[in-house]
Amino acid sequence: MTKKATAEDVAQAAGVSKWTVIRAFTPGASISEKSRKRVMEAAEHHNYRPNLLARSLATNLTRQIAVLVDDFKNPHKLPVLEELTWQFQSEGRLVVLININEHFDHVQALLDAGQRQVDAIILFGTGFRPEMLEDVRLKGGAPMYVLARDSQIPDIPAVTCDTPLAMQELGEHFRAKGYERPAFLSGAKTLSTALGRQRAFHTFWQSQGTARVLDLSAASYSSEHGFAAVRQALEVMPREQWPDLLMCENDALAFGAIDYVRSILNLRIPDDIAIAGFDNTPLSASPAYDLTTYEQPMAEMVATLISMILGDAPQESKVSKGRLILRSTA
Amino acid sequence: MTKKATAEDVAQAAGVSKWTVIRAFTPGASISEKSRKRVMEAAEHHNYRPNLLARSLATNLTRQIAVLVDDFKNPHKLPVLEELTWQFQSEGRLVVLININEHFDHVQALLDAGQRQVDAIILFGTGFRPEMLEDVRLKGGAPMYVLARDSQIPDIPAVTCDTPLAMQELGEHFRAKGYERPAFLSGAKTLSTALGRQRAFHTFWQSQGTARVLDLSAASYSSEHGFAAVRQALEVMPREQWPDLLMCENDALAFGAIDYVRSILNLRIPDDIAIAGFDNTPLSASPAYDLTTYEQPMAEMVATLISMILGDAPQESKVSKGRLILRSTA
DNA sequence: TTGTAAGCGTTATCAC
DNA sequence: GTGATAACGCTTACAA
Repeated sequence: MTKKATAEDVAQAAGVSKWTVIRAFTPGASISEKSRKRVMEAAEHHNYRPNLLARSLATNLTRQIAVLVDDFKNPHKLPVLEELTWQFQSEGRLVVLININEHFDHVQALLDAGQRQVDAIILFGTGFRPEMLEDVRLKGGAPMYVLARDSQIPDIPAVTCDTPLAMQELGEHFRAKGYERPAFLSGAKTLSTALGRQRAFHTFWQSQGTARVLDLSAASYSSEHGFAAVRQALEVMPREQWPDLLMCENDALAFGAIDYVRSILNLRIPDDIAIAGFDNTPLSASPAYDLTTYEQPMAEMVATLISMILGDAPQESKVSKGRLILRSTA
Repeated sequence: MTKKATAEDVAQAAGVSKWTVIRAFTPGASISEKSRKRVMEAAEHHNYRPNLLARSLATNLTRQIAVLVDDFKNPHKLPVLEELTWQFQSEGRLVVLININEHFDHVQALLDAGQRQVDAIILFGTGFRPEMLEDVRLKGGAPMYVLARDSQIPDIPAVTCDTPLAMQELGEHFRAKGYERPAFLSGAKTLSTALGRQRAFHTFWQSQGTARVLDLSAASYSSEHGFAAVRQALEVMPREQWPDLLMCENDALAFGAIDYVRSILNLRIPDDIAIAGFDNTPLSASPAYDLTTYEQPMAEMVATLISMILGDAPQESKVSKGRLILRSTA
């Protein structure tokens, strides 16, 4: 078996034309049962399968979806990638995973994906700057979608979790617990606006008459930077001004915050300071953290995204309701 | 810009033939500076970029690599995926991420990948059964490679970490610490052989005259199952027979083991029982675990894999040396 | 139901 | 250095 068999080869073996072979492999095509059987036997014998590349060139449909990820430090990405790949595969699509970083930027990735004729592009990360996406060269490429953050671009639909509602649910829980000096730990400053969590957190406390929310900010969305940010902020602050509640923009930051507060400051959580995260990352349930957090309905969000991409749902942003996960840290 | 421009369109605009356009976009092609400039201007104006799909059909090279992953529960996958995608992108390749599970098995995935004409297939997971890979229908497809576990198939090269050496380094450390009742916690029983860690662990202790190594086994490679496996084993065992050292097949299992031992049994680690993992997962460095573990040189292994795939290195299995990471749990 | 012709947008090869 | 012809393996329309 030196070379792959083509429809032509199978046709010859089955004594029909190559178009009949194609028909045998086309679900709804009109073909006699007899021809179909002969073709299938010959195909089996020659180990033939249609070349999807050639099909894509002819149909202008690759059945490939590009997923752009820019933050592999966030453990939450992994279960979502599992969900994405699996749901797409169930629909006969394959996921092309593209790593965005300082050396391979969005523009390059989008152009690359465009050249490969992917059917759709999903932006799944925090650092996509709207200006980039409006690059003229990108017009006319595959349709784009944003997952789990705001789009900030009218034409590009976003599939998100209801962040204001999330912060309200979290906030009401915090209020009931009696916390009075809230602080918010955000990731990379310039990017946080897209998630809208910080804004929603502020909005909630303002609505409760609490004007002052302390803002901390980490250099990126990693545990290490969460750790460093909390240290840096608390070191220079008189202890009596320390917050009694630290809401972190995601679980990764919260893990770092907990590590610092517990291991270095030797404080009790939540008695001395309460800490909450966002994402319900796998490890957040572990007794080592037992983190109070908020879960985005990722399976549902991915399903929504897929129906939009398949054209079964309107091409417009969709907001889903998440779920408060109460554990022991807040 | 309703439709994408083709080489033909650009040719017309530049007043040359489409082959000249192609040449302008082919690195080493012979073309006059003048034509080249005119073509590039027209291309810029028409927002033209070569269609990689058509190129692939003509060259029989997609520059796409399929990566088959079957264990998204292991947090170690994420940094490796980052490394894989990034290194491949640096070489102008893109990664197609394929999720293997009970509904979408290896055979289906391999056939699918084969139909899409990917240039190579990387098996990156624990559960690949050799029988499956020897399926006749798979012959003649893209070349396959195995990452971070044994291949068990002669034709398929594997890129691995030196497991016997790893277990020796770990073992010598354990011996120096004075542990005498070693146990090994493996993941899914049928799959563990491929990693060879359990075998290497036994071999080491046998060489030290310690005949008895207790074997525990979890249902899968997740923290939850690690937790459950340790509970199940220790519950039915008199306390004086408990191991004083638990080597876990990977960090995920170790996290679960630590959670159980510390939170439920209220034992001290490593005084009452020492625990070690494998992989040096991001969170293993956190103070919440501070796990002694062993790091596979993934960046190097991925680089090796890529040079094999690109044909710069011989198509044969390669073993790299890892690194012992000493922390506080053992 | 089946065969034919044209086309998808490139690349490889040869002639000029 | 440039243009032309054939080919990659399939799909879409149309004719038989």
